[in-house]
Amino acid sequence: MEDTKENSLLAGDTFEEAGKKTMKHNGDHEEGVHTITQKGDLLKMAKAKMGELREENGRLKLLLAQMLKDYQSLQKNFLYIVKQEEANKKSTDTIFSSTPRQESTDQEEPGLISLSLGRGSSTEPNKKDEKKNQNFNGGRLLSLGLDLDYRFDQLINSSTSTEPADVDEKKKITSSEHSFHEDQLKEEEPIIETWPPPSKNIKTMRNGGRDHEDEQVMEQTHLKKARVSVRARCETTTMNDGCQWRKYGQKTAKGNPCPRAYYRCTVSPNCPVRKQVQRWVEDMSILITTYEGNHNHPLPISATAMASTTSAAASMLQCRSSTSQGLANSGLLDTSVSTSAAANFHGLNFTTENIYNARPHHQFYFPNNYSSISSSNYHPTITLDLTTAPTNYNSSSHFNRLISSSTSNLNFSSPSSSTNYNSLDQPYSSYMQMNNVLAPPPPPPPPHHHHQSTINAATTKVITSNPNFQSALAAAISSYIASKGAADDHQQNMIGISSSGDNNSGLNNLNKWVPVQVNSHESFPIMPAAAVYSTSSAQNRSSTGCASSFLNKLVSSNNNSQQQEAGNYNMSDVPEPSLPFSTSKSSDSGSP
DNA sequence: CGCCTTTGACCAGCGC
DNA sequence: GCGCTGGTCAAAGGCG
Repeated sequence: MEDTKENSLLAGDTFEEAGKKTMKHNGDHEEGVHTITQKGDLLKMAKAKMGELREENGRLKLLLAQMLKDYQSLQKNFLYIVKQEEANKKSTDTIFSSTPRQESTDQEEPGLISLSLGRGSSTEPNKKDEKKNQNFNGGRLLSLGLDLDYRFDQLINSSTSTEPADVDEKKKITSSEHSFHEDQLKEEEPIIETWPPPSKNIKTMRNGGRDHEDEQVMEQTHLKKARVSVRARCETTTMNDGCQWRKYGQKTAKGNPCPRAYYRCTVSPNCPVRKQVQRWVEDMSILITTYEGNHNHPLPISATAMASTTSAAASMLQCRSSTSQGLANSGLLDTSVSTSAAANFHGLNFTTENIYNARPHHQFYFPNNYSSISSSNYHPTITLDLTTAPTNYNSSSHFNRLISSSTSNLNFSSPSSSTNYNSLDQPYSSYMQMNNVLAPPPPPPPPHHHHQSTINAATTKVITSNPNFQSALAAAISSYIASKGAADDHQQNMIGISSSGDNNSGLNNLNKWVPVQVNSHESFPIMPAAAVYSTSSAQNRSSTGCASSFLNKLVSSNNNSQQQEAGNYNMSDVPEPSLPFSTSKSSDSGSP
């Protein structure tokens, strides 16, 4: 464990240095190309710079590989610890099996919160809520529970098998280093969107009469129900997100004089993705675009960012359902408390709300009210609010920081790990660690301080244990950065990593993490996927839709020949990590 | 002719 | 059970 940490720090430091170098070269390169337009005789110099950049690219690839290795190592350790804790808990439960379970659940280790998701609940909901949440929470949690519990059941089963627990456990962890991820991918295959709609699926599937089939259907149902809503100021009827849509219906929703338009993706005839477009009743200039489903076909470059965001957000919603339920089950979180927890989530502002009725239920925090998660009973929705201009954004320092940050400092250890979370030199690690330690973060937290530390730790545990959440968060943040970057017309403030030609590369690269700083004192792990701003196959798609189509701005802002020549820090050659992230490609590739 | 939008009808879920 | 609502279907018509 310590060796791993040392490696992580080492990799992080090296990466930081490399990042600074890269920034230097990148800046020089920008300047050089700019000069080329005036003095052609500097072409050779620019080429030399490009060569340097390629060298740096290679070094960064190696560093990334090292970081990924560290990450996997840490993850294995984390799982091992979790397994041990779970085994301990089991033995305790056996001893006190005759006592009411409320206590044992309350005593549950924060790190195990996510593991009990969708399983037994200590806080028995009233029948109404139970019924109400049966479709959404119950089913979706079941799917998540299956997803998570499957893995941990593996561990648990191994510990209870006839073989010695440690031996079996280690065997499982090592031998299944890849199979673990394969298992997850298999588990996530049901995410593949299918059509006809869920209700019809249920109807047909239930004819089979098998319970586990029903569970699978419910799982699919709720995964399909996950939505991503984007609020943006837009004067046109729809936001141009790079995809082709066909309107198939329009309905005037109650409480909103503006009709809601229904679109489906027409890029592929079987594409299950649909979107709803509706003006916000409180501000008609704001367009609410709600996406549902994952594309099962290659996407135009201009559409990859949004697709990645929606895809990742869907995964995030899965995770979130686990999180909130787990917290609730553990007695750590109720609605009001979650609000405070959210407020304490290092300034991240997740607002759980019904996007149409605007009735908050739970809150998590994204920066600048940028994003929110809705937990309407039937449609878990994450909302990306692009109507509020972000603040405290320094694009130049941003890039430095994102390069200098280290994902190797992912901390899966217990909350007791001591860290200097005020350090800005390690923004990402400070971010993660800040959420790991039992102390409030630097920004003045909102009320409910007495719950914050516990919830903070619990939330962090869940987040760090489920990469889906991280991926979704990263996607959302990358979009945030993108929109801001486009607005500022700074090309350099984009993620300095792009994917090559493959239209699916954006989704491919969901597996690849790059630390990104959102503002001067926050940084996050982020994948190039959502922030993929590929330039190698730039499509100068005219933006026929809303001018505020930030994603297209983003893409177009990076579609310049300079970056093409520079070879863009193309990470597509980096050894494919087997990180357990839910990638759209993995799930989509199976579809015809 | 193909694709798209429009629009009324239909269906399923949910609340009372 | 009934009515409301959200979501979808499909026919009709428009447009390039």
